[in-house]
Amino acid sequence: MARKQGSHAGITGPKVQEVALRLFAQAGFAAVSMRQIAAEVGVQAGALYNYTADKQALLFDLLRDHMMELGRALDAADLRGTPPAQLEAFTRFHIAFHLPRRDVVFLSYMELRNLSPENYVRIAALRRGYEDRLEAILRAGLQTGDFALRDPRVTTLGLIALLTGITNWYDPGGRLTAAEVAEVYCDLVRRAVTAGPDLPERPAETFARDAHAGKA
Amino acid sequence: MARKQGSHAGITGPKVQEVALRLFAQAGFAAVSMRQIAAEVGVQAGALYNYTADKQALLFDLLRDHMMELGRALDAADLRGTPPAQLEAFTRFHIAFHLPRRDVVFLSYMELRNLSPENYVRIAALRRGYEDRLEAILRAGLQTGDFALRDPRVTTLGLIALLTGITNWYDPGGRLTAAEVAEVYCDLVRRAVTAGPDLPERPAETFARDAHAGKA
DNA sequence: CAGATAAATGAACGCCCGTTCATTTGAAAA
DNA sequence: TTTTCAAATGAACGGGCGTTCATTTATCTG
Repeated sequence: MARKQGSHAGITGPKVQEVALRLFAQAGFAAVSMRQIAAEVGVQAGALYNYTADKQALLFDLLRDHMMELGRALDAADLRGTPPAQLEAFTRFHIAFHLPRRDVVFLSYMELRNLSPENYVRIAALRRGYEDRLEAILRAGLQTGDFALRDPRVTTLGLIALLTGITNWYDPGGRLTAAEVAEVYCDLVRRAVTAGPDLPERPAETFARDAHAGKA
Repeated sequence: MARKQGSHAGITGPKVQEVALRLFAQAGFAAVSMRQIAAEVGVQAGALYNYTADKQALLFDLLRDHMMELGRALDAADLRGTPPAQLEAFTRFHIAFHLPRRDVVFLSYMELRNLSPENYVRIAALRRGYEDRLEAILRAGLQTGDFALRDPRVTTLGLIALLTGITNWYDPGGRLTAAEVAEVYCDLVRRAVTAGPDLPERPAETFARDAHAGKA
């Protein structure tokens, strides 16, 4: 038998992606078989190869689509205003974008090692582009004197880890709403970088001498 | 053949743990076969079962040993002084403990899902105990008025994510030494929670009403 | 209505998996 | 020297893996 009813192109394809995302996030890329994915989609394993070159491409496409959607969404967010205003907007954007996408966020951090070297480089470049958007805000705030911090690159990575970490513990049915969590984190982020009377004992930017030098 | 030379008990055992840790961290629990582990140890696959009940127990033992060593090390660190002093000591301890153990830290975050439900509960309880040590410091600082923050539990999880995130990007041969990174993060952590003239617009502890209620 | 084609089947390929176990080995104990 | 036994072997178990492909089917095109 084949094609039991109706035209399935444009239905099976997206379904494969959805199922693969969910199963990969639940059990890990290596632990999920093509036959399991096929079973949940409702087809035989062979049919998956009408929609993906192989299992590796399935993972790469999920991660690439996620990263590109992230970039597009940030573009659309259109951050404006003073560096502190931009930072708050970035914080709220990051939380709002990531909280409803816990599966793919988890995948993006855990399964990079299962990408081929070429594919890894492509995903890492997309991530780097996103990080650079935050780093630019921090650097702008240093120039204006709104922010005080020792190292823009390291602070960028720290803040992103702080914010993304929410996806590891947030429970939609738990004590706090997403909006309340966002308030807590806006506070933490703002206070962590804002210049003020409680200056660091040592000058900020101590390690920023070659801060453009690629790796942190 | 068996036991080609010398007595191997007490040598093979630890070697199995070391190799399993390294391979699990590199490729993921599900992607590593018992035969691969055995090959790197220098024995046949069957011999591994003299040292572990099964593959799952191998993972659990690694994670449990790590969490218990973390707890013991924190006990030994013997944090004293004012809440701000304790917080700085905790920050430095966390970084110093985790940076040289990047493999097992990664494992601890990525492979929890590969534990059986009972084993997961045991590891989660150990982690919770560690988190509670930081939360106690934050609560103490709220009492003394040294700290200002909206929610001790959420802030705890945030700070731990911030600090642990270092292991994801730190490069020992990179731009910064571990000590320099620790300085940047001590700054971020201190400023994120310290009370000062730049008070939050809304009162701290807004969401702390039932902060002891288990899940965040 | 006939032909083309998109979509899925299901069997098959060779290979690797976790685990068990009777057997062999060689060092330590007597 | 003889006995004992921890430690390791290597074959075997049933089963699942990713992927390919000739074939079948249901729908769309003309």
